[in-house]
Amino acid sequence: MESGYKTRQREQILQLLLAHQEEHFSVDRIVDCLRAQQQQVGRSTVYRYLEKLVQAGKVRKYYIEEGAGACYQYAGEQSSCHEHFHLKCTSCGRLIHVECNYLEQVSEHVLAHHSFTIDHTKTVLYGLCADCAARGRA
Amino acid sequence: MESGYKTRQREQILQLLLAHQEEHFSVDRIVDCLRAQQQQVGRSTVYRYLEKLVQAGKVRKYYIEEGAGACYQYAGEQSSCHEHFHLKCTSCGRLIHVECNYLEQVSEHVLAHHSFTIDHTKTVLYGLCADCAARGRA
DNA sequence: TTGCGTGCAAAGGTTTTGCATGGCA
DNA sequence: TGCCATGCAAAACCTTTGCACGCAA
Repeated sequence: MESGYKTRQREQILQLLLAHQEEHFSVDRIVDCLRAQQQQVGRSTVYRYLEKLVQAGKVRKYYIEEGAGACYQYAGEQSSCHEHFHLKCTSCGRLIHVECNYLEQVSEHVLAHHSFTIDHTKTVLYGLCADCAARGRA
Repeated sequence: MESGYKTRQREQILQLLLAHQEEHFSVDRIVDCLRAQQQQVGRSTVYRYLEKLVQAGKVRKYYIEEGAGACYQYAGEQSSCHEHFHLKCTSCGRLIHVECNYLEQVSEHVLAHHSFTIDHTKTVLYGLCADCAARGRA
C-alpha cells in the first residue's frame, strides 16, 4: 500500500493524530492546532490527506454532530482492530472497542443470511454510552 | 400534541411519506416527487415541516450517505415500530435495509452486555454487497 | 382578524474542485 | 526531470434564516 510522497504537511497532520489517538479532530481543529504550532497547512490539503488515510484504514471518519462536519481519529495499524466492533458515543465522543464472541457472530450472520461482508475498519455503531445515557442525554 | 395548521403542502408531504413507509426520502427527492405530481412545495417548507414531524416522533431522520444530506422516513404513530439496520456497500454504494429478528437482538445484547444504546438513525454497517464481493471488488 | 405557514432569495457552513505553483523522488 | 502535493479561490452542496405575503382557524 503506497503512501505517496512524504511532505512536511502530511508528517505534521499524522503526528498530531498520532499524539492524540484517543481524540477525534475536525478539519478545523486540525488546522487550528497546527497553526498554533507555527505549522501552516492549507485546508484542502487536510481534506485530501485525511481522505487518503481513511482509504488506507489508518484513520476513521465519524459523523457525530448533527449539523457539523466530519471528525477524524487515528485508528492505528488496523491488524488489531480487524475483528471487533467500535461503539462511538454521540454525546461525549468516547470510542469503545468491543471484543465479544457474540458480536463476532454478527458478521457471520450478516454474511450467511444477508450476503454482506462487513468491513470492521469502516463500521461504527453510533449511540449513547452508559454514562451519557445515565446522565439523561438523548 | 398540536400539529399546527392543516395546509395543502403539509398534507401532500405527509401523504408521500405515508405512501412509501418503507423508503427513505431526501428533501430533494420529496420536492421532486411532489413536483412530478404537479404539487409545488417550497424547499424551506419541506425542511420546516419535516423538522416538526421529527420532533413529534412521526418521522425518523437518518444520516446515511456520507457526503449527502439527511434522509427521512415515516415512523408511524406507535413505538412498536421495529428498528432496522442499514448496510452500505462501499464499492457500489448500494444501501440495503435489513429487518431481521437476529439483528434486533444485537441492540439488546449491546445494551445488556456493553451498556451502550445503539442509535439506528445514525448507524450504518459498511462492507461489500454480494454482487461486489462476487465481482472481486475490494 | 390574528397569527402561523409559505416561498423566495440570501446567508451560513462544510467539502470539493480547478489551476498554477512548489517540492519529493 | 516527472509527477504528485499544495494552496488559494471559486464552486458545489445542504440547510437555515429574514421577510413579505398568503391562508387557516
